[in-house]
Amino acid sequence: MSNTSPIRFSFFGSSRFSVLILDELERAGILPISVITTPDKPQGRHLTLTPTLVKSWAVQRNIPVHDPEILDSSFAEKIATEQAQVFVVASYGKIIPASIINIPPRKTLNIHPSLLPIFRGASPLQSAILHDTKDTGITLMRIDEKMDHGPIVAQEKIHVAEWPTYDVLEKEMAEKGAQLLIRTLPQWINGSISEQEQDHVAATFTKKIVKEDGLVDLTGNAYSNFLKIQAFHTWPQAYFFHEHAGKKIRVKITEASYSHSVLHITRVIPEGSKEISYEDFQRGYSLLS
RNA sequence: CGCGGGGUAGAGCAACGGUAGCUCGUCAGGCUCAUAACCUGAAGAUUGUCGGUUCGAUUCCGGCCCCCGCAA
Repeated sequence: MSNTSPIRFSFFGSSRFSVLILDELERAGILPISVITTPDKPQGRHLTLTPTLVKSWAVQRNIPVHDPEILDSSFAEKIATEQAQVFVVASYGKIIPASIINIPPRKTLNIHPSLLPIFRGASPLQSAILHDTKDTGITLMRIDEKMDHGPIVAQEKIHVAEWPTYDVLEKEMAEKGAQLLIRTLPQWINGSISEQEQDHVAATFTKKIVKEDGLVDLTGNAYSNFLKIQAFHTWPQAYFFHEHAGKKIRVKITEASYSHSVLHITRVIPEGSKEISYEDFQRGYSLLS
């Protein structure tokens, strides 16, 4: 990579989406000077304190990591000494106060996987799937004080032919997002690109997904169920309840397909068991007549 | 020590203190124009692992390994 004047930027992110973007940037030979992520949290079956994916990623590459609990003035001072030209945010998980987004001379950009002002908020990708919005895209915007409200710097439309599972869509969007950033960042830094106010009237908002959203009614609409299964593939996963041996168990649907108005479930994880094929599930859990 | 479920023939499940049964699959034969359908028969399990209790454990107890659900 012949990068004569590398851009100094810090990266804010915490989730898998963030890491996918970092991966793509790295492939282009672009690395942040530091990474800011959320603090380690108890995770997994034994509630062991686990760092975010982004923290692990940065540690492996010897990139300085900050994981402040609160983004207060002392953190602002610390981060200011790093002299970044711009901050880049992707799925950070916390609201970043104005006192911090305005630190770098070229402010703070956010990669958001939807065509803003559509699908502002916490779950743009899941919402696109659930609403069957196949003409979607990614937006590079400058962060202001309100959630996903700032002016648009660049946008790329993406058409989805058929809905993949969430993780696949996420990866695609992250890669496209990173590429958009790579193309746009130099112009943004030298000021040759102008930002565009969002059409706030047209804005729609997405909610944070909760566990209960994953419950599906298998007697309901096959296509909506399919969309749910795809959208919630990573978390919380679409599930239904089944009575077995006098106990009510939760059964997660991990794989399904849809064709000719029919939903075909192919893989499930019954509670307390491992992942099995739906046929095995029907046999083993006395569902077959 | 966050809570809980589970590890039994290739797969999914059942049972029981006295060497284990069902469905599917597999193999052989039959039926059929034919078939993933049907009929008959067969093969296939040291019941996760180590130790303990017992006349005897797969079934009871304890340690270990592995898997999963909740929670986060």
